[in-house]
Amino acid sequence: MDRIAALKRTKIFAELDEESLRALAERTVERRLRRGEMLFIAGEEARGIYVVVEGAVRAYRESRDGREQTIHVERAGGTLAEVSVFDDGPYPANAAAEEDSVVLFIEKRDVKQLCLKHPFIALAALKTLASRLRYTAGLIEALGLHEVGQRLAAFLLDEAYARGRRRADGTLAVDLQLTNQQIAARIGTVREVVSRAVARLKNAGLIELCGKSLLIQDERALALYAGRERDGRDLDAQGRP
Amino acid sequence: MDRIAALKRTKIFAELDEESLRALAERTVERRLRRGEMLFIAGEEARGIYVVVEGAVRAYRESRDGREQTIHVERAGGTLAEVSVFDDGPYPANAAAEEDSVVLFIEKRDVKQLCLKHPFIALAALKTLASRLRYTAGLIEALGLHEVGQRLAAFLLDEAYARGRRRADGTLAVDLQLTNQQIAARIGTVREVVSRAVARLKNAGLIELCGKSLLIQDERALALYAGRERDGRDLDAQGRP
DNA sequence: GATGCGGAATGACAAAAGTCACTCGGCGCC
DNA sequence: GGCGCCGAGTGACTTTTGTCATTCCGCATC
Repeated sequence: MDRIAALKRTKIFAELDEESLRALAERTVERRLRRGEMLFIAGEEARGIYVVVEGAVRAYRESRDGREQTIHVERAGGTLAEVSVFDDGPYPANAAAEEDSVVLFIEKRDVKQLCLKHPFIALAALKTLASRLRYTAGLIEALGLHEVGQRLAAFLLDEAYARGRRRADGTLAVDLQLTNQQIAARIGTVREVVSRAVARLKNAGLIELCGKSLLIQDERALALYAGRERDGRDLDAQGRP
Repeated sequence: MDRIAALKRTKIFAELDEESLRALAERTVERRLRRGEMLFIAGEEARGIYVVVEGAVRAYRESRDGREQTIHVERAGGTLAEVSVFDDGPYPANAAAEEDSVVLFIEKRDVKQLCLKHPFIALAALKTLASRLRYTAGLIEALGLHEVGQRLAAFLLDEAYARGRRRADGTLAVDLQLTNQQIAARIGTVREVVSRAVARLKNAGLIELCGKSLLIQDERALALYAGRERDGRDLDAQGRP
């Protein structure tokens, strides 16, 4: 596995010169995670950041009764726990592999030194945190202002845009490697409610979902329902016509 | 009004030397806002950041039907719209004065140049964004996993710790300058639900709230109810014994 | 082919949250 | 003093969300 290539995929280290990159790569520690395996726990002392090389790792908070709320999910090139590096606090959330994954660990000190030595690295880190803040603002808006049906629609659209492909007939298709449980944790609800909400979107003819493969049949209506467009609406809050 | 002193209160510019501080202060533009007045609008092109000198400014998102969800509130020394400076996007939220306020505007370019020239400024900015991310993670957890009653209890506690004073008998007192409407926007619900939730906390003897002045009578029980402690519980989800 | 398991689906129900309509009280203003 | 407004409080009701129990399905394993 090429650690240098992995580092180059991150926003933070992408612009680093070959030599520094090589030096940094040598100081990283690789870790392989099996699906579901924990990477770190909220509140633990944080010693550095993690770069995702392969797979997907999610950061989440857990409630007393075991329900989980995902904060963000990082795939190849994403980074986790930068927050604790820059504010010197403990890990702000739990992290666990959503699929089998490979990550690189980088010491906090190394990151800070690079920021001090190369201001453009600091700016890249700022950009990373800024994007994350933009994302979390969207999540807060969704949780605070939209209902489950809309959050689901928005989520499916985002997944399709981020990782799907457009087919010949113009419809969007994506291979959702997620259980209802995982979707529920992302949009802030429970398994059963996701199941019903999906059923409604299917019945309304907006999507098709066999097994794990999602097909968005009526992208425009889905976006409308998700509250992404300004116009009139075809469905009520329950996805009924 | 002393602009230099105002800049010194921010996390980002606190460590800047007197001379640079003076130069920066000269390039700022002051703006006074009356309660409720808008500072910027989500989606607008962003030209720089704002430093709160006096009062309180809140960043929030709005839903189609007019409901609002507050993302964060900044008081003297706080900054708004750093996100757009570092990722070069539009303003990520609306901002409006929660009380009569004074803010300073600083050009995006000036902020970036300072980050490039003084790496410690970049690190301070990183720390600011990191704290904000920690805060938003908490909000996401609350919205996704806790019910309104708990969110309210947690909110009141936070306000009391942040701005209240401890009285002779050990109880916490704070002057909440907020309407139920504003509280609702912070904890992700509506006016009426806040009204009822407050009534329950009062009846349970956990708080007292006459007009705008909040008195926390049973801090421990309130924290417990808010889900801040691990132990057994005195109240059910509705605040009933 | 039987067994067990994880994930999905679903009915029945309970609880939480939101909506609507109305009342009330305080306060500033003419 | 009377008026109008804003914010709070509340009852009655609906909708949405969550819980529990149960069933079903596909798939891997023995």
